[in-house]
Amino acid sequence: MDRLDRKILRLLQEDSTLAVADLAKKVGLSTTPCWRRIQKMEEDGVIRGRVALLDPVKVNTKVTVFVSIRTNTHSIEWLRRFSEVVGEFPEVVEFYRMSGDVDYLLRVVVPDIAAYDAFYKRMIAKIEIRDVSSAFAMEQIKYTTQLPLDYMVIDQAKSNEE
Amino acid sequence: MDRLDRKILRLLQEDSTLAVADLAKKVGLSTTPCWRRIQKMEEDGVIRGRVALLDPVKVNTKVTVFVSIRTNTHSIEWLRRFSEVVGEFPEVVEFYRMSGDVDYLLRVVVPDIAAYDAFYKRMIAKIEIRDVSSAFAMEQIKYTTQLPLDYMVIDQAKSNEE
DNA sequence: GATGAAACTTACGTCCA
DNA sequence: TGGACGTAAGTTTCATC
Repeated sequence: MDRLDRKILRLLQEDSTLAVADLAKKVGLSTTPCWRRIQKMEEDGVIRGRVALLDPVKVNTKVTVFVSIRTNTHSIEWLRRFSEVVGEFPEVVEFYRMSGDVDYLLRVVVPDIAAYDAFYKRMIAKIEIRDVSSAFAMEQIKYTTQLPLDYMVIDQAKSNEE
Repeated sequence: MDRLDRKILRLLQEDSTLAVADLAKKVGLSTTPCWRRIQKMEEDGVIRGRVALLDPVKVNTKVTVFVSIRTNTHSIEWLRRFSEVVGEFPEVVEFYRMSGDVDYLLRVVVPDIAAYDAFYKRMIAKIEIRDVSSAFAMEQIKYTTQLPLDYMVIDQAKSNEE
């Protein structure tokens, strides 16, 4: 991957509806090679897919809650089931295993506090958890699906071309 | 918005490359009305855009760090500048104002701990912060851009049709 | 890599029920 | 609203240099 690939990715991360011809123009390439680069990055799995992003307010999920979970180090089997059960809730949009004092961290989206309470009850009914603590976000100041591309590993062989 | 709109959104949240004709088939509609519904939801801002999602490992940003920030309740002006400065870092992919003991929460993506340390130094060089604590994610068990649609407000007038 | 063109697939507007 | 049809535009795959 070289600088041109990075440019392509940067643009596609912003807006994937761009026509390949327009994209090529912006990158300084003609359509065919630009198209081939995109194909390759899709095959290589660099591009995982193209999705529509919705407005959280419009679909009534404007409240984000971060849920910190502490478990009593259970069996591998329990942990597997725990991950499965929690991950199946569509309200859980992010789910991390953490280092440090918290074992797991969830980002949950719901319409309001009442809905969060209902979600919480459904969750703990399905799986026993030692300690749960919830932190409510008052405002989402930034949310982007655009990963920084500054850390991308650039092929030295290719980077000499430009 | 009715159940058909919800079906359309559900599919587009998964994969926005679907042709309108295929989408229409899955939803049980012909292409024109399906296309019109999509247009309307784009105009209404329900659909915010279509983007490419990249593989964090492939672009070398596999490490997520949650950064909890406590401030000494500063002036409005300071808070505005703080938000601006922090939000400008491309490594900061999510940024929330919280209720409770933590004032702000960031999700930061970097290649490794060393890169996080470098990011941290650059951030505190730009703006003074009272208290910062970092929690590292060991594993991303779930990450989705798909918002749950179960809370969507359905037009009663329309819902009688089906 | 660039260019150009062919074949095919979509998107999108018009018209009618 | 939804369905049918047509055109313009896009995508994808060829050649060529």
